[in-house]
Amino acid sequence: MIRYSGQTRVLVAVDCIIFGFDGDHLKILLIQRGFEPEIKKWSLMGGFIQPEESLDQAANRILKQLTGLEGVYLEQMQAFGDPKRDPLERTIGIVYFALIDIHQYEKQISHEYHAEWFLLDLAPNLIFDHAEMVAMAKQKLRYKAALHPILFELLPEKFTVPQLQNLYEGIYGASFDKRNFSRKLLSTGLLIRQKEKDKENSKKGAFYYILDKERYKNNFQAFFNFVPNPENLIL
Amino acid sequence: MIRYSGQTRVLVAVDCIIFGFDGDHLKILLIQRGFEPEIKKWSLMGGFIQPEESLDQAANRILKQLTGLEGVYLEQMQAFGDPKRDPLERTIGIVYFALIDIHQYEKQISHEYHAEWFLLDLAPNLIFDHAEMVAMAKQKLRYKAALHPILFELLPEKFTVPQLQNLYEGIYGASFDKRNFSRKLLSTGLLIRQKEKDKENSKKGAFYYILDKERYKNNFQAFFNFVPNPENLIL
DNA sequence: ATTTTTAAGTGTTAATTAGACACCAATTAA
DNA sequence: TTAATTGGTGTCTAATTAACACTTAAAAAT
Repeated sequence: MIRYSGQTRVLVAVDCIIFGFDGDHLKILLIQRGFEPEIKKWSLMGGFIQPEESLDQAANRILKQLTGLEGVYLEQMQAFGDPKRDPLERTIGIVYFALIDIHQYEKQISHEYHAEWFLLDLAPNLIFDHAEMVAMAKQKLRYKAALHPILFELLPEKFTVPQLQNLYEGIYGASFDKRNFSRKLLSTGLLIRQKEKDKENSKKGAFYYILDKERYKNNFQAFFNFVPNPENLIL
Repeated sequence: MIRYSGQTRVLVAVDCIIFGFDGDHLKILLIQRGFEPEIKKWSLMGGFIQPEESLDQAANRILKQLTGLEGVYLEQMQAFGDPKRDPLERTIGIVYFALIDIHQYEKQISHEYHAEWFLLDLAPNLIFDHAEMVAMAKQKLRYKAALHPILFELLPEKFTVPQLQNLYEGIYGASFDKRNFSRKLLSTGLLIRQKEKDKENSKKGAFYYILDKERYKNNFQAFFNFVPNPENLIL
C-alpha cells in the first residue's frame, strides 16, 4: 500500500459536550474516565475515531453510547491540538456540542458509564483541556442562541413560555422583561399554542406550546434577536 | 512508552483557505499540488502537522510558507474527517481560513510553490473535498462579515469608503445604498479619516481612512449590522 | 474658457423594531 | 372570602433601519 511517508500519525478523539436544562439551570453531562491516565477523573464523554467512521459518525456513536439518544442536535465546535494536551500520547481532540432534552436522557440512561449531570457553573475539575472546551462551548451556545432558535433542543416537546424564558435567563445570567420576551418569541411564528396548560409550576397554569417543525427547519438559519442588548451579555 | 493500545493513528493535515480582494472581486490562493496523488492538480495550501506543533502553529507555518506573511487574520473553521476523503490514506483535514491584503502578498510571493489567485467564483476543480471546504468558508465569511468587522483584514492599511463598499458588494453579490452604507460604517467609530485622497479611482478623489486599531480590537466581537436584510443574502 | 463627465459625498423622512413600563386574570391555599 | 402566586397581555417612546436625490470636486473634452 502506497502511503505518505515520513509523516507522523496521531490519535484523533471526538469529545462531546452534552448540555441539558433541568428547568432552572444549564447542566453538562460528565463521566468518570474509565482508563489511564487520569482514570476516575471527571471528563467529557469521548472516544477515538474508528477506521471506517467519519467525525460526525463518531460523535453520534459516542452520544448514543452515553445517552441512548439519536437524532439530537449535534454540532462540531472546534479541534484542539496542543501537542501536550494528552500527556500519554499526542491526540487531536475534535469537540462537538450536543443539546438534549434532559428528561429523555433520564429514561434511557446508560449504565456502562459513571455519568452525572453537573451544573454548568459548578462542574468539577476536568482532565486535560476539557475545561477550556467547555468554556468555549458555553460561549458558543450563548452566541448562537442569541441569534438562532436552538434552545428548543433543550426542552421537551411541550413547553411553556415561562419555561423558555427561564432557560434564556439561565444561559445569560440575566432577567428579561416577560412581556417583551413572550412577544418576541411568539412573533417568530415558530410556536403553536396547545389547548392544555402546565399546572406543575403555577396555580393558574401556563399554556403549553410545541414547535412548528416545518417552520423551525426553514428558519433555523434566520436571524432573530432573542436576547435584548446582546453585546452586554455574550462577551 | 505507555500508549493507548489498539487504536488507529491517522494523518492530520491543516489546509488554509486564503482569501484576498483585488478591488473588484474576492479571490482565493491555490497551489498546484507537488506530490502524488493528484500531483499538479489545484489544491488548497496545506500540510501535515508536525510532532511538536499545535494546529494554530501549523496553520501559521503553512500560511507563512506560501505567502511570507505573519500575523494575519487566521481562524480555524472546521475539521473534515470522511474516511475516504484522501484516497491514499486516512487523513483528517483541519481547515483554517485566512484573510490577507492581496497587495502585501504580491510583494512577498513564495516561489517554492506554483501558486495562483483565482476568482472565488471561477476557481478550477479542486482535489479531494477542497471544493466543499471553500464553499463552507465562503458561507462562513459572509456570515461573519455581516456581523463583525473582519473585512478590513482584506484591505490595505489605507482604504476608501467606496473601496470598502465594493468589497461588501462583491462578497454578497448585491449592491447597497451608498449613503446608508457609509453612514453605517462611519458610525462604528472604527475609521479615522486621513487628509489625503485616493485619486486612482476617480477624478474627485476619495478620502483615505485607516482603522482605529485600539477600537478595532475592542469591538471585534461587537455586533454590527453591516449588511442590510442579511437574511436574504447569507443563506 | 466653458461644458461635460464621472465618481464622491451628504440629509431627510417614513416605517419598523426594541425596550421600558403596570395591571388584570386564574387558580389554589389559607 | 381573602390572600398569594404566577401567567398573560398593551401602550408608548426612542432608536434603528431603509428608501430616497441632489450637490461637489476634479479632470477631460469641446
